[in-house]
Amino acid sequence: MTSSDICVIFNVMKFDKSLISTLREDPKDAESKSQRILLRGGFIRQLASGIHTYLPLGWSILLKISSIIREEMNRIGGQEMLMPAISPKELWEESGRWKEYGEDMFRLKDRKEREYCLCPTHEEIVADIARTKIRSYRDLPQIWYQIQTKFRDEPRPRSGVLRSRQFIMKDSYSLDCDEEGLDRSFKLHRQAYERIFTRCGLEYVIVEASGGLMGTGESREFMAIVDGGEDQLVLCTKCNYRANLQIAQSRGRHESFNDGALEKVATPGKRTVQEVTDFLGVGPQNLVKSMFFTQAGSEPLLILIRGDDEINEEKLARLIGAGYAPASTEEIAKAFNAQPGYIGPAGIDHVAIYADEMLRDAKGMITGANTDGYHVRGLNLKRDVKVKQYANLRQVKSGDICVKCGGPLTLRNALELGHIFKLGTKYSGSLGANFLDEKGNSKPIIMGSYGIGLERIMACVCEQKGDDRGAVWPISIAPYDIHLIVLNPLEETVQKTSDEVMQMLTKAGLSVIIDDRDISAGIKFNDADLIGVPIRVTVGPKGVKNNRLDIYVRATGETITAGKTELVDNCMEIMDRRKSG
RNA sequence: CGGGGCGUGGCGCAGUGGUUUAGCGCGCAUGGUUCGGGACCAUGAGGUCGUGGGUUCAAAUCCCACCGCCCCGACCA
Repeated sequence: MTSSDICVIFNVMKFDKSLISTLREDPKDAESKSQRILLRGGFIRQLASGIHTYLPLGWSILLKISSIIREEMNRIGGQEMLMPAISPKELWEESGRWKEYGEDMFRLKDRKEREYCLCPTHEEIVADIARTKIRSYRDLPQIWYQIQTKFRDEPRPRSGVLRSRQFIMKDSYSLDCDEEGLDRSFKLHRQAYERIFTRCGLEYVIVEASGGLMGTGESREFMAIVDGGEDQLVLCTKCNYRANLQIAQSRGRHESFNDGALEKVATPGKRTVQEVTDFLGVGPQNLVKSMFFTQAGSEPLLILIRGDDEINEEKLARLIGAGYAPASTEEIAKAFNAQPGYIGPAGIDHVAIYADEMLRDAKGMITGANTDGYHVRGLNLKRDVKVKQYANLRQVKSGDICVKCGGPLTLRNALELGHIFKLGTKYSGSLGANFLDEKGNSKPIIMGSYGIGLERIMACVCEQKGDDRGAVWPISIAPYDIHLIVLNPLEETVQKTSDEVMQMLTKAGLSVIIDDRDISAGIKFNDADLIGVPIRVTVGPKGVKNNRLDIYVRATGETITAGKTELVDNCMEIMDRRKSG
């Protein structure tokens, strides 16, 4: 019997027969760490912008992740199903999202010119099932979920699999009679998610989030802290306050300047905060930035914010509504008789003025004079400006003060792995998904929606655990348990030993990939590092002579030399240790 | 959508108007010597130079248009 026959019998993957295509050099388009690792290790392959094939190694990892998710979703009473990926336009018109989703939605027509979309998410489909299948409060609560491909025509896909246009999502939906039920479903999901991410070996934080297109209910994001992350998180270094930058609250540091009379100063050609402060020899916190916002059919607004702060658009939208946009140069010139950079609030009474809290009682400030080439100094907000309302509009900065405990806040890049969201009746209401309560009253079902990006888990593990030699998979999601390397595989004694080792490991229930290619050792070791299987076992002529096999732990670099008889026990011991650690 | 970059065998690159069959490294195939961290020799296969049009005696190379891919921003979640 040949080694290949034995591999078939024992279900061991042969490296040279598998579709593993490691790359010797970094692909030129790989920018982020995870993308480099996944492409070089032959886990994924790009077909078009934001569209990837998951090659056998990558798919195997995604299947492991799916199993973990399945187990944890079933544990909280979730029922798995599979909804279609393609959906007729009418459902989305009922919810209003056919329009709302805009260009992010892939759309298509069938041969009869009927319109469809490739589903970016499934609230409408769930509500459609619920409105016919759920009749009574006795049918509730329900948790339905699926693991399925989603489509979103992202304006800019990036970082390989981190933001793509076709991706796999676990999406679940809870249906409840009332708010208390929703709270319970929400909490169950939160617990399930904590177990899922922990089991996948990820370090993450749970933050308050904003809902965006989904609605306005309570939501939590599960964020992995990675340098390459697209989102920014505000974290308190003293207490447990943590929030997405988009909605984070903080206290800024007040600065005071000497009061004085309003005085015009020439600032020729100096428009930006940087230019004006350099020119006048003051700090940016001494300036008041004036930003003019307009919206067709509404009155224009002037927003004031301190020179060292930025406007948080989400907070602004909550104050004045979503439709406002920064005014054009022409609109500014028309309203203030000056170019952008030279406009200011002093003496303005034909435009409503909103100011950030940090400017309350500010005096001795510098701002535009509403004359090209001039600013004013000595601005006293209370005295010189008709502020309609003060509000929290500024973006949180590193070094701000925590609103909960007064500790210093820091900002970190992070990546959204999952979010859980209380929808309420947004979709059940618009689609008419109602039930009869105990008293016979018809009420809309209270819904929640909960998502996890599977590829993001895979990529995030690369970001957090990978090193410059490649992937480092935790046992829970690794494509194999053991990477068996055979050196000088053509030597009979070596071959005999490797066959024995392979059988022992497999009989012990470990999954094995064997690399017995007749090539130099370095290539095999480097490929093993790249692929990142947790335990590497080496069989070679030197070791065979002395009954010595090498065990190498990828994550720690630990090396153990074992005899044939102890090998399996040693591997099992490492597996146990790493599972619990 | 704005800004920047790139497109040449499977991968990474060189070649910027005329050295007859478009190169180099890696990979691949065959044979041989090697073999504990990316060995060596020999022979060989593999390319409509992103697409279309134009200029020219002559275009991978110059001009125009389009397409695709990457990065930054805008946007989105």
